[in-house]
Amino acid sequence: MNGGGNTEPAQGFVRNGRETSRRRQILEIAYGQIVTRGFEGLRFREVAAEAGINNATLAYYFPTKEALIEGVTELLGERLQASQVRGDEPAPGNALEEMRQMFEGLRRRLTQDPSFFIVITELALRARRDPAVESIGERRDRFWERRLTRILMRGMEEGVFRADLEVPCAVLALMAQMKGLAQHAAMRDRPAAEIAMMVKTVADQAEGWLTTAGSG
Amino acid sequence: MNGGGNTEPAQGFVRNGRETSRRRQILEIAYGQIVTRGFEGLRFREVAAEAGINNATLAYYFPTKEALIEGVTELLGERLQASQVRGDEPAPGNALEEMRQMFEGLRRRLTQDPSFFIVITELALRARRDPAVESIGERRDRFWERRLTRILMRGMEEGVFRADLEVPCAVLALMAQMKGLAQHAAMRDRPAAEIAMMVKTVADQAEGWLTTAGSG
DNA sequence: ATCGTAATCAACCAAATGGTTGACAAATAG
DNA sequence: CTATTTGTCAACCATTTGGTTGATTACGAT
Repeated sequence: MNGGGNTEPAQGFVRNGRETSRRRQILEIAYGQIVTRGFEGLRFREVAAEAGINNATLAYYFPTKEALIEGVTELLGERLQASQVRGDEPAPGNALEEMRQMFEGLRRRLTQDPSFFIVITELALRARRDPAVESIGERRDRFWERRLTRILMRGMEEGVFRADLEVPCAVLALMAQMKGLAQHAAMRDRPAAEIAMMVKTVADQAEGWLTTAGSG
Repeated sequence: MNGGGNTEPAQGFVRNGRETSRRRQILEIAYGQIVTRGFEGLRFREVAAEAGINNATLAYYFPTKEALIEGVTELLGERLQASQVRGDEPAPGNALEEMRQMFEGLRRRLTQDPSFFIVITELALRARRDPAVESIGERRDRFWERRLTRILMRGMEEGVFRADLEVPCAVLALMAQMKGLAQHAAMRDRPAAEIAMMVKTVADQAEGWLTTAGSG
């Protein structure tokens, strides 16, 4: 498998359809590197080194650094989608239940893999100057926008939520809150209990506000 | 003022106490550069170029890039403090008023200078690998922690807030919410009205929750 | 006028970094 | 078995980048 004057051969990887394992491995490494060193510290050669391959070999898979970043962006996009899809499990029950489930999903993800949100934040900043990255952030925002809107409408129909709800306004606020939770929880590593408490409090607040009879 | 074979002399700057205007100007430029290109794109020479000086001259003021970053960090620290101090204006009234004022302050800052929060986010990420930066972030967190705690305690004493409030828990949640507002509002530029709406909604939620008689 | 200091520059340097080349081996297809 | 494709490397290259050197000028103090 290896050619050239290679001294320490990399472990074997088999192709599978459109994406070889190697490609995947590289992406994973780049992702990890962004977590620990930030976009600021992502180095083409460093990724190669950690993958145990020559930088030329890395270039074989990703011709330029841009391409590599694009790959990582896609990877994150996939994960984002996966988390979103897996997010809304089997039983919705009523709108309130659904809302709770959403917060619960956030809590779980936040405790299990906080680094995910680090990368998201990193990308959110980058999005300001890289349209390709921006688009995935926007897609994500729209996803949550739609999902929250759906839940809120449902809740109003069901009569669980207050009738005078300004939906777009509430959506905006809820998104901001969720982002804040993510940020505040993921930036420093916090004990799971603290995260849970934080999420619960915000969820309670939102819930109370959504279900209180109109006050303005 | 200029020496060497300089072709396009930089405008004159006079010293004032411990910090020359030049120094300040450089810091300002570096700050702006971080806003537009991120930490990722901060370049020693680029800063010099924008200041209209030679990179060696820049090195005269900030011997290393690290020193420059340190300077920017301090600058942000100052601004942070300024915003905090100016934040709690003359009349507190009661705890509820104070809380509202806090959100109002956030709203104002968010509309007037969103880039401020960009840099904060940028620094928050960097803090994960740079202790010097981390410390200012921590100081800021502690500041808000104290401030919020004070307000909440006061509100409970005054009987405006519910009696069963878990203060540390509420503080955590409020901080997360404020961060979320900042993030969601500053990352993309949004119309002032939207920002105002968002802040108001979150503030309302928090207020409602804080003032409702105990529910658990 | 002179001396020292503050401020500035052109030119240079070394390291890092993204990327390329050309060869070569291993697997795969014919 | 041969030809082709796929994966890999050592060595190289050009540019960028942080940083240094030594000279030069302006200015305030003596």
